[in-house]
Amino acid sequence: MSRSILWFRRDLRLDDHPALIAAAASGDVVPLFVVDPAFADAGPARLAFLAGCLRELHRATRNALVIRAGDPSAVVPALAAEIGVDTVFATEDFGPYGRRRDAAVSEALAAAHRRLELVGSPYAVTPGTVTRDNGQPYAVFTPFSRAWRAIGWDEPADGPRLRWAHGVDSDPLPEAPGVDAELPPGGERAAQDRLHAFLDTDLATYDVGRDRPDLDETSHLSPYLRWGCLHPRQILTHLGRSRAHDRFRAELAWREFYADVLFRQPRSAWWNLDDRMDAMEVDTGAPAKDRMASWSAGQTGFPIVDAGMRQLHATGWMHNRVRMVTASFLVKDLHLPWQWGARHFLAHLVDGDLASNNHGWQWVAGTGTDAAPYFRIFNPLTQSQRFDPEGDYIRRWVPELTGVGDDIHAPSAGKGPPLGYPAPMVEHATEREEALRRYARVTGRTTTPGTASSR
DNA sequence: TTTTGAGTTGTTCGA
DNA sequence: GTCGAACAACTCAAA
Repeated sequence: MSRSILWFRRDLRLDDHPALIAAAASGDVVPLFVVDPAFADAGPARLAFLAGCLRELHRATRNALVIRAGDPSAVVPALAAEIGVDTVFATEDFGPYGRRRDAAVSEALAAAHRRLELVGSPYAVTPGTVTRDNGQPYAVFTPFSRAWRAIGWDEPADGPRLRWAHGVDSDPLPEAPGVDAELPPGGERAAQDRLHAFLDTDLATYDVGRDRPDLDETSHLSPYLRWGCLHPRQILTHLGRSRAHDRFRAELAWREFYADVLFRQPRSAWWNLDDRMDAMEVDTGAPAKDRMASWSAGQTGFPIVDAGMRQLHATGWMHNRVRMVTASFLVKDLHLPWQWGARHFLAHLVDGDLASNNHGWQWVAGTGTDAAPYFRIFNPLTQSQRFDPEGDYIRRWVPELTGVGDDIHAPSAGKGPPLGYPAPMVEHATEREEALRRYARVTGRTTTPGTASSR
């Protein structure tokens, strides 16, 4: 009886798993997860969530999961040789690191006449396949999403009948690093539970509810998508034609769009997609580092910003609307490089994904695909009043402000800040003007919007 | 080939 | 308080 290895990476589930189906078709399956030293970049919250996912996967494979720690290009061929397996199946990875890693593993396996077989992808539509009529990639979201929907996707497939191979030596399951953050439960079963809870409740009003951090009606599926505990096909199959469903489908399309952009332009992970923006002045000296510290600690004196940063540290997650507000504040009010914010988010987010995170930051900074117009600068006060009208979100995460009433959105206005809460670290109107001046210098424009004197 | 309309998430000003 | 206009310039994609 022949056997093969199924190397799990960002596909930590057994249902709707094309690579697993392919592996099962060729005999017994050795389920493998490699604890790659490169994971050190992931940050403790994401690693703790991963550890939970692996415990669940171990259980789901009837304790057959093999853990090996080390560089995959050494570890995977070594295991294949050790147990006499010719083919290693895996889901294709489209990120810059994953592609390099898989090329190295493939080469090392080939040297011993073995092979890495890549089947399926973490996306409904494989990155690189949505193209314009002339074969070029789309550079703006809306036409991409139309073409993406037109291509379509398969229905989810059931998990295969298979026999797990037991008795292979394994390193211990990785320990979850100690984190203060309260994290969601990992694994495929938790992902399905969350999906069905969302489908039964908040999805119906997603188009309006999604913007309200106080109501918290987003899906919370991002960590599960990040590790493939859930495939987007498994969500899309439940979506119909309503406004709310369309809206949620569009959010999944954004994830696929950014994966496509990163696949085609791997450099855009950390470099401006629009290199004309390289001329943009950003602050990087010692005072900038102090401003960065206040931002990341949730001590800016802007309640909605501080609430978001503290939610991030307390839970490894931040509401999407607040991600935009905090990101805009870092870029437009503090004039720091978007890369600093992106790095911080990746270090703390349980759902941190290079493509979605960094291109989202580029969108805010106006350096990316589909960039926000230069004049779209979030006003932290307006955003707070509009999307957290009663201040409930702020009170939940900024305990110093629990007793503050109607002026919770700007508690220092007209008087001193409440005990233990800092005064605003900058004046928004001033920094908005400064941001507009810097953009004008790059683009050669002479006027700025929104001021009477400039008309 | 040329033209035309549109483009995630906003803010401010002035009527 | 509400509402429309203005805030650039460019790319993309369909007509």
